[in-house]
Amino acid sequence: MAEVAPDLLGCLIEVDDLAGEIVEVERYQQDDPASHSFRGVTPRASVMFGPPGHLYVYRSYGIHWCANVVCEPEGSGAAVLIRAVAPTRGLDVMRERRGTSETHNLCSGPGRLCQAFGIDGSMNATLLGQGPVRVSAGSPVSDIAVGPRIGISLAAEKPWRFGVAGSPHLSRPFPVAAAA
DNA sequence: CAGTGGATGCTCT
DNA sequence: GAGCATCCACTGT
Repeated sequence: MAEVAPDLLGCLIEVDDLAGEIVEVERYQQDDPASHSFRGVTPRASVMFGPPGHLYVYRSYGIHWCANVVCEPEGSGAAVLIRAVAPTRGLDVMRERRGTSETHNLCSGPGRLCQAFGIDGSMNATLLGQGPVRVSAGSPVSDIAVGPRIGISLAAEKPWRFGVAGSPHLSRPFPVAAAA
């Protein structure tokens, strides 16, 4: 099913003693020119073709880490990028790691949330619940915003970005295009 | 406040 | 050897 991406919204993500609620995700699939799995099974993207429930962590622009969750059957080459999280526990540790005293920008972006939660390449290909990273069902989200993805040049118009409408922890506000 | 460019390293051609 | 699913600092208004 292609609709598991918005299901991640509202889910609780925990890493060690830190916790937060997922408020923004993006979907990437195999026939998507912007996806790492577009060119087939490469060493880096092989995790995306593996069984669901695994983490795909990769380095972006040589500096930042970004975290995906494989949500679809093995071989599909699809994953969901976690773009923003509303931090709920361990804010002091997050602020220390991020080197800031702010609160609303701690996890408002894929690189930021990985830095705040301490997610790095050593957690790539780990199974959720078996490593330090855990994801569990949270409160259902009633108002889901949909829009184009961010930070890519190919197929950027695809409406595969999903977010909790109105959340102050989004990496960027959603366009006001009323999807419903 | 908005826009621009630099940092930095791994992956694939 | 070029290009990135990014972030931050600095610039000019």
